[in-house]
Amino acid sequence: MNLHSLNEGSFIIQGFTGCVIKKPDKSNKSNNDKYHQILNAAIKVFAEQGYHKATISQVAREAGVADGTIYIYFKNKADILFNFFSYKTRRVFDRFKGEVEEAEHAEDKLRNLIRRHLGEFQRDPNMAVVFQREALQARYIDEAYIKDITKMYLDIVGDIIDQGQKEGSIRKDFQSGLAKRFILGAVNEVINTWVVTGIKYDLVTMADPLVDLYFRGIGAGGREMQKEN
Amino acid sequence: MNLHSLNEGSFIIQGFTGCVIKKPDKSNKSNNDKYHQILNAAIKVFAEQGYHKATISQVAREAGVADGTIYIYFKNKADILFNFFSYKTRRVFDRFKGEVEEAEHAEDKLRNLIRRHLGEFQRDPNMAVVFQREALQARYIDEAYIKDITKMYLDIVGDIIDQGQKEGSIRKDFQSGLAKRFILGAVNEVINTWVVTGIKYDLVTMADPLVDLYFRGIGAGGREMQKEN
Amino acid sequence: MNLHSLNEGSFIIQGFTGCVIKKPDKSNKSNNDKYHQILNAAIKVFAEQGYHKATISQVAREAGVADGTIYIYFKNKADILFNFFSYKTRRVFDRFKGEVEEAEHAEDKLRNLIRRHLGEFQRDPNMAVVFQREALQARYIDEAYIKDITKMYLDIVGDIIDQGQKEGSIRKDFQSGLAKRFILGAVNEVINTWVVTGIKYDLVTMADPLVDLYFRGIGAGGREMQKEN
Amino acid sequence: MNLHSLNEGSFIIQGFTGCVIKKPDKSNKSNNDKYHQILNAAIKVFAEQGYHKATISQVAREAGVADGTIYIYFKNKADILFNFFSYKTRRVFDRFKGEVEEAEHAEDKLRNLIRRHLGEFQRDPNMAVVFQREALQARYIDEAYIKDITKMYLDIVGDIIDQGQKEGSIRKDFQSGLAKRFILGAVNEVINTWVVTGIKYDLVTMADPLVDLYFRGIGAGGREMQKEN
DNA sequence: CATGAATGAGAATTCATTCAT
DNA sequence: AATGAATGAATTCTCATTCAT
Repeated sequence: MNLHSLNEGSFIIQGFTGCVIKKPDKSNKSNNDKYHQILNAAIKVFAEQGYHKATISQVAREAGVADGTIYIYFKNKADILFNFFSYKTRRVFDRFKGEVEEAEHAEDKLRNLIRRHLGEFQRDPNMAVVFQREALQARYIDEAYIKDITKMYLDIVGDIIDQGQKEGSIRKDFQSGLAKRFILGAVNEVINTWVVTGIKYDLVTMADPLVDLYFRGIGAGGREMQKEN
Repeated sequence: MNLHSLNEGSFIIQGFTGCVIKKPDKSNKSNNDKYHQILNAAIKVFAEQGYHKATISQVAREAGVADGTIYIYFKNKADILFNFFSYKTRRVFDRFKGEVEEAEHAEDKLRNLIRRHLGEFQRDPNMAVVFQREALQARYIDEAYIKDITKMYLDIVGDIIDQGQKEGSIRKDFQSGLAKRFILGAVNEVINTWVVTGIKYDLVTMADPLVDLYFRGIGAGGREMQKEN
Repeated sequence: MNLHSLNEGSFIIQGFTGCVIKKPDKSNKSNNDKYHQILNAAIKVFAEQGYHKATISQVAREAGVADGTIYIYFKNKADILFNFFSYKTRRVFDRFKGEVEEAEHAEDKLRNLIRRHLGEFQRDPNMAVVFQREALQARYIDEAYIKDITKMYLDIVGDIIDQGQKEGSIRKDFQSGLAKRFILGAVNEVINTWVVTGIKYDLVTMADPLVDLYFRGIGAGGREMQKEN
Repeated sequence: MNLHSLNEGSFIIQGFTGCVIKKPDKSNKSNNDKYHQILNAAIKVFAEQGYHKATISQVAREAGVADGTIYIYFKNKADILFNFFSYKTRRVFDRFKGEVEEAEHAEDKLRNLIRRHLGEFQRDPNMAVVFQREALQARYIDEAYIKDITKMYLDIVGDIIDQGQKEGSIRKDFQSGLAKRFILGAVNEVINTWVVTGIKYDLVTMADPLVDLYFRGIGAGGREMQKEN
């Protein structure tokens, strides 16, 4: 099965009018190769230069193709970024779901999610850089755009919270919308810091302490103390 | 005392070589007016278009001045953003410190900080949009740049954690570096969501529930209970 | 008598339409001062930067006046250069005539001319730089313009040649037009070299050897040898 | 052999940092054509307007290409002028050397040089105009720049003088540095006059009379006669 | 499909000149 | 007269995109 077919046509998005994920090309290997060749080159260049500063020529050079060739596989420059999010990044996030399901309890599920999240970003730092940097940009500018991915993530987290609340391992006295952002925001900041400070240390080791903070918070007291307040 | 004088010259930053905060202008009202007129116009345009997409002409039109006038008050386009961060945003963050000191205990201090943070961003949504979107960008591209502001924030949080640990209201068994980012990341995500979803609801009401999550986490039990699992 | 009155209105020149030498201002001393103050500042700045690279602001700063003040004394930027040539430089060249008349014989007259020429340029290197650099420019671009000064010089040389031919000290078998340019070209190149190499040595000492070359040429032979050819 | 290859990379010059002579283009005819097409268009426009007044758009229009095309072949506007000097003009001056060597005696060598010099400039009046006008400019502004070409010329003249002194046809009692400039200055002035007065008469006919002046000077007598005065 | 030269719209920036004070 | 802030026309240069080969 072609990798592209999963997502094909599934994004109808403001601000990216006309951006469509390329047809899978009937398993035409060489075409598919070029698509990935260019996409990966673009991610590398975007990571180094930033999307705006990067030029099509740089991407072409990095991909070892001519400038014009890029327009055979992508509608325009924005379409490359669009494909990065809707195809490449999407696949990574899709796999999170499976990872979560391998655990039974809410806390373990969240731990698996965070581990996987950090692990995937650590495995592909260029992706990490581009995603962290441009996703927010895209969220702000293009209205819908990256929200699907964010929503997918928040939904996974939401399901975990639901389950935890049923299990009794997670409190019920908070807005789940807020809790989801609280979880997403913290991982993102951890990833940003890792990227900004130079991708030096082992990101995945942050997973357990982070999940601990999610569940227990920074507070010293038990529930009793809370109630005293 | 002139507002600018606080920060004048205090930023010497890679990637922004040559960008300097304008002299306070001897209380010359009209000069100072134009400076703010342009800066605010720029923030509005940057908020709507994004820094890169925004043009000097748009900013000039919004400010009601000629294109060339902008270059009397700012060295170049980047210098406008630089001034936004080093003067305008800085002032906001500077005030956080005072706010924190008004409370006695760590949890109240953190609550004040978060309230103030959300309150200031709610008060000036254009600033919020530009800050949230471009600060991350800037962190990635310009090496030092916005890190000062981030560091300032993290330091305030760090002090609160220290105090809480002494008071006994905050646990000691976590890396404080991680906890600080955990706190910053969550507020940022809350602000981002508020901005991205259209600045509709009251952001400040998020402060208390958020601080509650910081302290208590999402977990239902005390530590003991977790271990029982 | 006012210094300006000599030349006032005497230049009607293509490419400098509208450039007129300012009225002498009824001996209004302060006005006249500013005129010279600005003109000299301009010459200094033009010498350092070149006419095109120099800005009105630089000239104003050097002159210690506001930008706008320059437009009270000069019609526009080109008018400053025009005044440099038609007033300042002109006066220098005017004095050459007198110098020449102090000698009796052609060779001495030429020697006096060249000495004075080199001496005046050495005395005022900024003038030298601007004149040598911009005069040619002006000759090419503005059709008439600087030709008056060049013509004045060539006329003086022409008179010397005429006299020398009558006296028998100068040959008659050459086109006097060519000989005049031959003389002017050589001095200019000597001055250019002096300027370009950094105005270090004593320019006036070049006068005698140069006049020797003018009269005797580089050839070793006497007239007899010439005739053998 | 490609014409460009002679000079490629041979100029590393202050004030023209980053200006490089285009690769010879593997005899790619169309590339080479565009390079010359633009260079010649530029020379024409520079001749008419002067380098500073000329705009890239004018050059593009004259060359029949889009503005952007110019930047494919030249780094920037200054690079066009740089290529004019380092490639186009250089080639002309390079050929002088060969011309000189075809004669045996010093006087004939100098005559050949001057003839060739005048001939080449007459053949390409646009080149003549731009060279005469901008070379001086460049000498003043760019420190090293055009000095190479001037030096090349002066060296040729210097060699001729040396030879003549050995042969006995040239006097030994003058500074050869001065004599070289005396020769260069005079030709330049002759060319300037020809250009400024409208490129009407036959410039090459000036060669013989000029060389006669170089050798014999304007003086009527032999050396002896002078001393009698 | 692939190429890469050519395009030209668009953006930042400069600076001579004006004019209200 | 003097000022200098404001102007906006003009210019250089970039780069996404096209299209003939």
